[in-house]
Amino acid sequence: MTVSRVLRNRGDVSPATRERVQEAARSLGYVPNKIAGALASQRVNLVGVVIPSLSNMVFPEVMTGISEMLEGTGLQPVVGVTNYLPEREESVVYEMLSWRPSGLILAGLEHSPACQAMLAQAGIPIVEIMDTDGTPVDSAVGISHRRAGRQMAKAIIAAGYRRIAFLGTQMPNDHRAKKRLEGFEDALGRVGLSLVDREFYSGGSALLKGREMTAAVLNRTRDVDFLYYSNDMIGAGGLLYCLDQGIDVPGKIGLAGFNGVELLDGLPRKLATMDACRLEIGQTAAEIIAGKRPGGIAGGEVITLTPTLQHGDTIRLR
Amino acid sequence: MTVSRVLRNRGDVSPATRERVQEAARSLGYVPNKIAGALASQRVNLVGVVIPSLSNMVFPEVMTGISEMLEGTGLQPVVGVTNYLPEREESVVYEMLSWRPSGLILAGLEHSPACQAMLAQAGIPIVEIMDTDGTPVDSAVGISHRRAGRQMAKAIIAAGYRRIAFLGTQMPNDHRAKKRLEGFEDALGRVGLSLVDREFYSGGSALLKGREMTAAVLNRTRDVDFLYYSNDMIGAGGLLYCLDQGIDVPGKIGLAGFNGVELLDGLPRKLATMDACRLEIGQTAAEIIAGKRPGGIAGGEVITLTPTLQHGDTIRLR
DNA sequence: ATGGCGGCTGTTAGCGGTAACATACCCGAT
DNA sequence: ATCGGGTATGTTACCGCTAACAGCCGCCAT
Repeated sequence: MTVSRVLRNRGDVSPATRERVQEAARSLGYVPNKIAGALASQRVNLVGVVIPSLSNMVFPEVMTGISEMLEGTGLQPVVGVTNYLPEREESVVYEMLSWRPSGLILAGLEHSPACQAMLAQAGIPIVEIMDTDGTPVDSAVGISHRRAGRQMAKAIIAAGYRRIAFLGTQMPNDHRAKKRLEGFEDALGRVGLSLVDREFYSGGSALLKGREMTAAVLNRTRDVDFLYYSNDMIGAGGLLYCLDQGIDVPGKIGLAGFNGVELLDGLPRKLATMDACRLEIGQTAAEIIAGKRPGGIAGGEVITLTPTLQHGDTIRLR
Repeated sequence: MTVSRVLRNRGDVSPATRERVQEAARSLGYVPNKIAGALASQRVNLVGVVIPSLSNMVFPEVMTGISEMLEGTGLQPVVGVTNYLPEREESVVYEMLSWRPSGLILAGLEHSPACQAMLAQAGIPIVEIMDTDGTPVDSAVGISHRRAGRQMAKAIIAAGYRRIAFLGTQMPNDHRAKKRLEGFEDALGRVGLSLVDREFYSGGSALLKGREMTAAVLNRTRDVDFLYYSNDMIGAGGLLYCLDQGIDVPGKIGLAGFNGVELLDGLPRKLATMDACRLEIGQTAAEIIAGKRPGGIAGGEVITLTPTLQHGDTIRLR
């Protein structure tokens, strides 16, 4: 017990004993067994984070927000990756819950029924992040992707563009990209417009795909004057392609992406985009899990952040 | 016991009982407690992966290789991030070991003495990845960064470039970048050359930094004819800058980066680089942990992969 | 002297599973 | 009827730690 107390810094131990214990632990290279500790104390200092992909640029930044906020709470994030596969998500969540973490953060509001059931049963704080267009199991922090799509559409229309095309990922399970497109088309519809073309891709280098898709659309459809990309990476590819081709951007053709990735700062021209509040989402989710939100430990809150539209240099001014 | 047997698929249980157990588990939303299971069985199906950063592009791909190979072994990767801080590494390793994983994969060969001691004591397979210029605790899989630097230098010299500058990260703990630079300078020295300039950065958008650093070097030093970047991202920034400025690449100035990130495929011109075998490193490390390497469970092997130099369009042909 | 209290250390009983062994049962061979 | 052997299920004793509580000691107030 004394050893346990020293190593956890809990309860009173005389300085002399404390020193002896620490010395012994050090010299033996003793590492306490957290499995036993967790079982005995019914406390696990782990927070599960379930995300679809690491190569998306978006999630590393969310992770940064989470780690940052968890720093000093004694809580540690543990990452699981689903590759946008619902069945993978189910097994990752099951695996995570079986370690009885202190909380779970997962991307998106769409889960299989079995997954929903597990989450609801888990008895720990659950925070669904990125998206707030839907009903969370417990808490949610994100932005409205429908609204983001609408807002971008309005800005594009206001700038006078009319023949608008969409270029995005062919991912049946990227619900957020889908919602942005829905919102976007909805706003177009309200002023009597509709997309003049659309192009989808999957896999490969996003930057290259952006070039290829842009070429395909411009060759296929006459007089396109705006290209709306589902993410900044393919948008950047499109921008490079247009510049290569000597196309007047944003005069003849306007471009916009989504996410506000840092990468774009280095491009020859700044792509219009919309910041998805990734850092803040991570921070807020972690705050909820750590129970340091002002409101106390109420749970079940939905926090909708407001992304800011960055006009950049690829939407003409009116 | 019967329940335990059903849920782990171990031992004989009659089909009828099995069905009843599964039905009950389902309807109760029962998720077994792995903590208790692990404590009792002394087996944990987790593999710790300790990496310096998620935003580096490199590590997500290593992770992909690991996950891929671990698929079907019942082992699950758990990621810890150190941000290139030795003290963070120490605490992440301590934390991981305290969960008694089946193995540990960690980037780099340089660790604090305390960390080395913990690893040596752990009694599980340890695989140090990325780098093989040094002595591993147990096994290692990677490339020789010194050799990579030398190889690139030779190619550059062979192409006739003579006034060569280096641009890289200001990271005291990025040992691999440092080794590449050492190898590079070594090869230059052997033919009587030395770097005419060097520029370091830290933080910020790598692409933008690449532009800025390139501008700084070109403005400061006369007649530079080659820029060697410590990674592809800043190299890409430099390439975009040179193209913007109308500089003849690779005629007047040659460029090269390191890593072979997919991103480069979409650039207007293909940057010379060197593939770091990231996927293969991840796969091989996972194989060692999973004990499926041909040689058996010997342990302590060092596997040095050979990166391939990709000339791209930014080193002139001779 | 007595009691109370604070500081320190020790004892006991689990936490929720699993390994190893024990038992019950059924069937066919003896 | 008895036994051997396989199949299906149950019992017991931990795994390594911690919560809760029990002691012990010295000190001070009464």
